[in-house]
Amino acid sequence: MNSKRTQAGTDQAVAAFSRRRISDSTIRRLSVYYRALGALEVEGYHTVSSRDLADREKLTPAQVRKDLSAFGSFGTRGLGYPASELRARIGKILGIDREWNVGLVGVGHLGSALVSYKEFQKQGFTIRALFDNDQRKIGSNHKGVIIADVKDLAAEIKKRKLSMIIIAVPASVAQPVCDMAVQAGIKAMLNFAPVSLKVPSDVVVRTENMAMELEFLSFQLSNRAAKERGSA
Amino acid sequence: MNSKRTQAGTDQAVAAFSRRRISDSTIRRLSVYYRALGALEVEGYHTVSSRDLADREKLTPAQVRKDLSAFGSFGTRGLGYPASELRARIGKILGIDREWNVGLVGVGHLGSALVSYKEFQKQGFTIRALFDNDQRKIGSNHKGVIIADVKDLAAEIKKRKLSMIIIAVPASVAQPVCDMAVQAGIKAMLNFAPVSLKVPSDVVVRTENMAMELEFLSFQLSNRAAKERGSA
DNA sequence: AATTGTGAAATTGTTCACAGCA
DNA sequence: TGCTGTGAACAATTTCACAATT
Repeated sequence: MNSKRTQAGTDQAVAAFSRRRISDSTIRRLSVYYRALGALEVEGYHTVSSRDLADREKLTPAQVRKDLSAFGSFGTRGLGYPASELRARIGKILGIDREWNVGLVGVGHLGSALVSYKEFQKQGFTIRALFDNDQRKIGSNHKGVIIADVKDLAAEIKKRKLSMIIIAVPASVAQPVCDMAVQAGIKAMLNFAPVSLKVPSDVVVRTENMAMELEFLSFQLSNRAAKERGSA
Repeated sequence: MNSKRTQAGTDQAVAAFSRRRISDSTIRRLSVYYRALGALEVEGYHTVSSRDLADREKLTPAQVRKDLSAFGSFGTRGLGYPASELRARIGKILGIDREWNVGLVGVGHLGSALVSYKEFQKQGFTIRALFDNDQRKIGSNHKGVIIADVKDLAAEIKKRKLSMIIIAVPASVAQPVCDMAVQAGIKAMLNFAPVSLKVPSDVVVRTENMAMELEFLSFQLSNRAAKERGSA
């Protein structure tokens, strides 16, 4: 009844943060909406409905509305959401309305590939520092960035004001690298080593384990095969 | 009361598949346990308790037991689980007790890195075929595998008995590549292009969007910063 | 007429707590 | 005694359904 939150506000988003508990899945889907809105804009949509977004991403319209309503009232009843404005709003919520300085540790096959990964730059994530422990690599110029010695990780994090690091080192050295970064004040890491890193509770880590994703597929294939055989 | 499922069986696992609905998160955690068990074995553990596993992966013992019990009774009350046997059981459940032939489409920076990715081979995922649409790459030998023309995708899938494909092509051509693979009978794909692919319901797709992972971190950092400022 | 925003209901996933067993 | 396996309690997430609004 008390419609304290009903009036649309210009900048409720930030306020909403502190009011509600936002689930990880909601944040993940916000990224999805952000991309979908970009594509829909290109296709000429001026306003989009929760159904437009849902159909595109195999979600339900209610899910889309619930997710968005956690941050404010961005739509117009009877009409839908203004595509480009909503996209900008979500960008702001995700914090990608600015540049982020990122460091990458481990310039091996995967690390090198990530340096060239266009999507990062496009979203405002700039890899400003590279680190390795291989003397042959240290000092060399990789895509315009000099590879530094991982021993100088802490110093460089401060000097270059890095706020996130990407860990692309072998599993055996991932934890030590992580510890160094935590010591230097890093609060967010994207980890590609197949280990779960131990960090203090104020540090966020996302571990991307590609072998695990194939295992997931393997399970699904095996499972479906079993079903077809009609196991007793 | 009716304890039809209470008696321990030698090979209940497969039967359990058809009986219960297994959640994606459970499968994901099975992969985690599989890795943890490998590490614990190396550390000399012969039996492990649900607590050993839980502590290591920041989960609860109950969660570990629930996950495992969905597939059968692998432990001994009072003792714990036999490490190496449990690991083998999980491997079998995940379907990684055999070789999987994998194709990779898009031999760019990321694609090349994935070909060299040791974890895949270690888990039994062998990249047996590479595809690209760049005439300069086609026919060349990459880590012992000849790069084929993506036009021959369907033929090669059948010839080489590929059961999964990894999509590492630009977003704009990911859907057409996906469609070709589906046509050729592929039922599982790991997609690195930042688009959500449309597939029939009997095909599993896992989309790995690395920019999205950084966006997740960005949100967390922005959110925490907002909290510290104490936004009104 | 169309579509949002949102409490309430339904569903799904996690944790508790304890009987059962080595 | 110690630890598994599991039904029951609890928590989180998703979907429903509808009043509110343009």
